[in-house]
Amino acid sequence: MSVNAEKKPTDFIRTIIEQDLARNLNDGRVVTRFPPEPNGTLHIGHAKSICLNFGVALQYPNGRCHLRFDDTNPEKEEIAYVQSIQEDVRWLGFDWGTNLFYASDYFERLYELAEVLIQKGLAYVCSLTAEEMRDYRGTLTQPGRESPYRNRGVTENLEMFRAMRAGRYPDGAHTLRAKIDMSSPNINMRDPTLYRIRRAHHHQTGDRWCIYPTYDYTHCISDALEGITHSLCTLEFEDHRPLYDWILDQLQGELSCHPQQIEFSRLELEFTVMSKRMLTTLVTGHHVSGWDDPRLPTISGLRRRGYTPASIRNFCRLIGITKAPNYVEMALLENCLREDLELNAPRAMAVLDPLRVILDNLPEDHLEELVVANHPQNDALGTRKIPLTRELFIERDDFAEHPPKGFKRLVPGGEVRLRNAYVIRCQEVIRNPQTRAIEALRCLVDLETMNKAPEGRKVKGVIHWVSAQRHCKVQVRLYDRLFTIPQPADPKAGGSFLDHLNPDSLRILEDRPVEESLARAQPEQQVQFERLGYFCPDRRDSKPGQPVFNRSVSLRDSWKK
RNA sequence: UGGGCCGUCGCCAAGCGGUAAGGCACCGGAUUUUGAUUCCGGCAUUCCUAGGUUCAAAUCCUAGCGGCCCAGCCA
Repeated sequence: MSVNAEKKPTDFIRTIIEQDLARNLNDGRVVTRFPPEPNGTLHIGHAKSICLNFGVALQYPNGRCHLRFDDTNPEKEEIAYVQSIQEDVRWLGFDWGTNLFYASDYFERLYELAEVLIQKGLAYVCSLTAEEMRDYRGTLTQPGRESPYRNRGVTENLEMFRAMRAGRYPDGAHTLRAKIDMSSPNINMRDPTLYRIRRAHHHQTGDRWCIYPTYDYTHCISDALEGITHSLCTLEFEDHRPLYDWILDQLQGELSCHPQQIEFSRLELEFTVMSKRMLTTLVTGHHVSGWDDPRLPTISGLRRRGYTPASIRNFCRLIGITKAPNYVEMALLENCLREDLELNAPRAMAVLDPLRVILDNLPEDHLEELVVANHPQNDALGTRKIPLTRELFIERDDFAEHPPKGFKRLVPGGEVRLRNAYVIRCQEVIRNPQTRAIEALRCLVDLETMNKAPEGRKVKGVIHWVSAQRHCKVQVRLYDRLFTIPQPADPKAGGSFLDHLNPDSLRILEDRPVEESLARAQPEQQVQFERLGYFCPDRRDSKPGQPVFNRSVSLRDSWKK
């Protein structure tokens, strides 16, 4: 399914855009941008923003969405992240064409415009220390006080700002601040910092600059320079909108447009964490294997887990765009994957907890090649051959000596259908003489039941199996939710979010028998292990002929005891 | 008595003055060589609360209540 073919969602932002178009604002242009800071990898929350921004642009014949790195804080940013972010956006199915930008592309222009603000008496060089500035800022309930440097003359401000750029002051000695209103109830308007002195190597501009502009100053101007029409961001920037507008208003003569900032609520997902800080803690503290650990909600993690781009896009469509706080259930995400894979994933059989079965009425060397469909509904997926031999493995919990009510699987003296093969009857349970543990089952196979129901009786159970003589053995990783509670990041949950890590979020099973055909499974090719779930060869750890399977999601199971 | 924003089913979410869409989850039931899928059916006399306006309110007004965000030279 192409990105374009997916059903178009509607939401309050798209409604605003339609209205703007109807009023012929922006000459009918629709230009959005996805502006990540390259200081971490993308997660599903970013996917929501990506789908919104690129999705909106795709809806209009001349719509565009820029990918712009918001790289104004070199101390925290790395080139590796600018690579991984591009890979993730592309993998999700979006294309920025030639519109790849960096806020750092605009450093020179940003600097010039800062001089314009100084010249207009709207910005000044402040020599307060960081602590002093905090003190002067006031609190949420008390107004701030004006900096003693607030009324420095234009000439001196200009000289000092140029000296800042020239590297004549140590880091942190001065800042450039906007002259707005220290008594504003909106703290962002209390003379916000525009530039700081920081001798840090920048991944794009190297050592050309020792002063760096702040987000608030940079973002609105970058948007304007790129001709963005709708600057979509999350709710926490609502309080920044007055500043966004203030800067663009003061620079009106210098810039050709004034983009509209619209905020929407960020995505929260149950049983995981989404904040960059917490994700970083999980990675650096080795609570997970890396940014692409399949238990993480990162794009690369979901990818490794076996999520498809279409399933993530569909998820983002289903959750919608609003301003309401939202905590989405993991079940919705999982359902999106199942929905995609149900149609598209070929089926195969694997036994994760093997119990040996001996088919007594077959000769030792019995070998029957069964031709079976790769998908029960989708014939286009073709067929494959699987060997039926005298000994096979079935799932240990598909047999019960003392079955619970409603048990439809194998019981002593009972019958069950082997998926894609014959009906068998359990004749005898073989036990370990010492431990009394069940070691194997002796069964009789009814050769009249291939592709047809047995005479005069009903067999309701169907179980999967793998030949004990002809199979390959693989490692299987069973993933579960990373946390034990729905909102681990909520301080009301008590303790640190790390206290709620699920100790059983990963179970590694070694040497599990699966169909021989699976030895050729390629990384990222999802397959359904029948009756178990969807699995996907790990793209990091699989080797040719030796796949390692990650369980992406289990099958829905209405048989819960 | 700082500012901004938000409150419609367990979770998302339509609705924008004309008498509560949809998806997920859940519960039935049918079909089924995956207890899967598919299919049918059920699932808010009620929209945070209380008043008010109106023939008519989730939608308008007023007053409350609850929740989220903001005091980086982070984004």
